[in-house]
Amino acid sequence: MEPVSTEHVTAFRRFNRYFTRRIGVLDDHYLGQDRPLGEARLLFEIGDGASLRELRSRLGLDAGYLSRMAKTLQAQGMVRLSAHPRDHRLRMIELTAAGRVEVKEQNRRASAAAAGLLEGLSAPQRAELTEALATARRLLRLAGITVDLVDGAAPDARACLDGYAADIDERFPEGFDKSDLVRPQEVSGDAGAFFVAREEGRPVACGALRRLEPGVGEIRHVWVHPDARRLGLARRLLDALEREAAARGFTVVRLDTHAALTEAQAMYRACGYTEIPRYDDNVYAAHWFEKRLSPAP
Amino acid sequence: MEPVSTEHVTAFRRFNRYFTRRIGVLDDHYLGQDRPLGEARLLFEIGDGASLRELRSRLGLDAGYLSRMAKTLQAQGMVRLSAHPRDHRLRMIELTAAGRVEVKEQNRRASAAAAGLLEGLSAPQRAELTEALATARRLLRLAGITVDLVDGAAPDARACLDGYAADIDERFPEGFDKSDLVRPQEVSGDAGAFFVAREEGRPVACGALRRLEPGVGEIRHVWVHPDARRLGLARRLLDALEREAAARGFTVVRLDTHAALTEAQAMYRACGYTEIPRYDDNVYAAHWFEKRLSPAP
DNA sequence: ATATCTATTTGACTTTAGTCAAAGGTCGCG
DNA sequence: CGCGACCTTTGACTAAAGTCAAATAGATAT
Repeated sequence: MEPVSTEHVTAFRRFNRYFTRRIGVLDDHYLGQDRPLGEARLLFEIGDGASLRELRSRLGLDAGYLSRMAKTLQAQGMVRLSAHPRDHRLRMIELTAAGRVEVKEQNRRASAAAAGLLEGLSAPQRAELTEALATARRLLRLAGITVDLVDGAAPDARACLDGYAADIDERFPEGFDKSDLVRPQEVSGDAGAFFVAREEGRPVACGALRRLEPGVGEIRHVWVHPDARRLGLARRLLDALEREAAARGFTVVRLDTHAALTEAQAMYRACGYTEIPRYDDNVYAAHWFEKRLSPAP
Repeated sequence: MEPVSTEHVTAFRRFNRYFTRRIGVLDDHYLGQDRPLGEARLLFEIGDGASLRELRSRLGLDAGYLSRMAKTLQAQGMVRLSAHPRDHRLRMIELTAAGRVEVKEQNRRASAAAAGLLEGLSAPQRAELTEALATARRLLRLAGITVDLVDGAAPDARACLDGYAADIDERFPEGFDKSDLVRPQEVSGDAGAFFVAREEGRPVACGALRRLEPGVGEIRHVWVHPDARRLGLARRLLDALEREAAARGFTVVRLDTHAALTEAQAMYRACGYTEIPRYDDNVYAAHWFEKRLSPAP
């Protein structure tokens, strides 16, 4: 990938400094005025309940430290602690009514502060800011997402395929049967490839490549988690799959799509795929596409 | 001013949370790995030397706390402390060679981290991100700038007029004589008005209004500090001045500009001003403008 | 059933961050 | 010259944040 120009690094760091100094501090300030910041953050992070283990990794805290904070909050009547129904090693933590009130109040304050800040802008400027922030967030998220080749049987691969199956089962009028997914061995090792995209460690998208016939690969199960859509992830997966296909000596890749997935069809067209006649007997497919690859360098 | 919609508040807070959690922490992390964060920040803030007093107000630290940190850094050979040449109450602090090396190293690390993050994006995406961040920063700065009516003799007003005079003295081929500035009493109380824009407490722009003849006001000395240009501040000042003029019952405001200030002329035209014949004997003026005001509500 | 791993709790710390007040120079002004 | 304002230093604290290791109890694999 091309090197990052210092101009972009400088601009990014300038924003970073400005934002954390001027805005970022705000949140902590409002959060921390009633109790130690650590406790306030913890309270805030609980949401609709979580395990201590989860919070520990989310907030990056020491186990002992967290245990003590949870105890303090419990003593203050802010949270309820209980054992996990199935795994008695885990402790579940959830907000009590009083805890929810406090979180709500914190939210109210932070929102009021944000509104106070935005008040200095005209309506069109606010809209411009909102859009710029949305763009920045989208790109920053995208920048942090990694796309890796994994074994088709890896847990993250299975998690994605489960998400995919559940997703399209809902979208296809005729439903979708999980047994129609690719088998792990079809997309592992020499037979094919499976890519998983991860955001902060969590799998959020996938795509599979398998050998269809000599020189021809097939792309399947390109899926993006609902929370990670509209970031341009599908294109990035497609790109990874095509590179992999070219590296494996395929000169052509094909894929099919369901009639209901019109956005997907538009994306394939935009990525250089052209519609071809039916090449398989996939009962879900209504459109078939093909793309000729330039050979790997 | 119109109320801030919850949509904008939500979007802003979403970004805020995401950014501070994911990116903002980065800088502190890299800063704080060799020494306590407070010390590291202090070291960073010294730059090309400063007084303890200045650092204290910039970083919002307790005097005793700062004094101790400075002593620690001195003991480590990172800074040199000395008395202010003229005011022996102040202590000056500056980096030693070792201190400069450390600051440089911290900068290198933070830049490397930023570059690593941006690496996940394509070149056009990086450009898009840079632009979105620049837009966001511009608008956030603007949102934090207040415009207030002050007495023409107030220190902030004088500071702005000094900046204005120095600025145009450099830009006008014939120079500029400070005695041609408005006198404080012309723009105070019933006689006129003086507005100062402040960013984080510091005056960054100004504009004056004085009575020219019955029903006619004159706008003078609209100036924006070089660091605060391209934010749309001049328009905001003009707006404040016009409102004030309307509130005082003026139906028309006039102003003149120097031939060299072509951007200003363009702005006045864009804000509804039309060029008129010479109305005064200002030796610096080459263009005269006028705007009819709608009466105050 | 045994060993191994995992999640949490507890005790015993340390470091960092920050506050408050008293005290000692230094400056500017009347 | 004397007074008040200003900046800094020092002593004496406190609270928050975080670390480390041992102990405990439940889950999992063999």
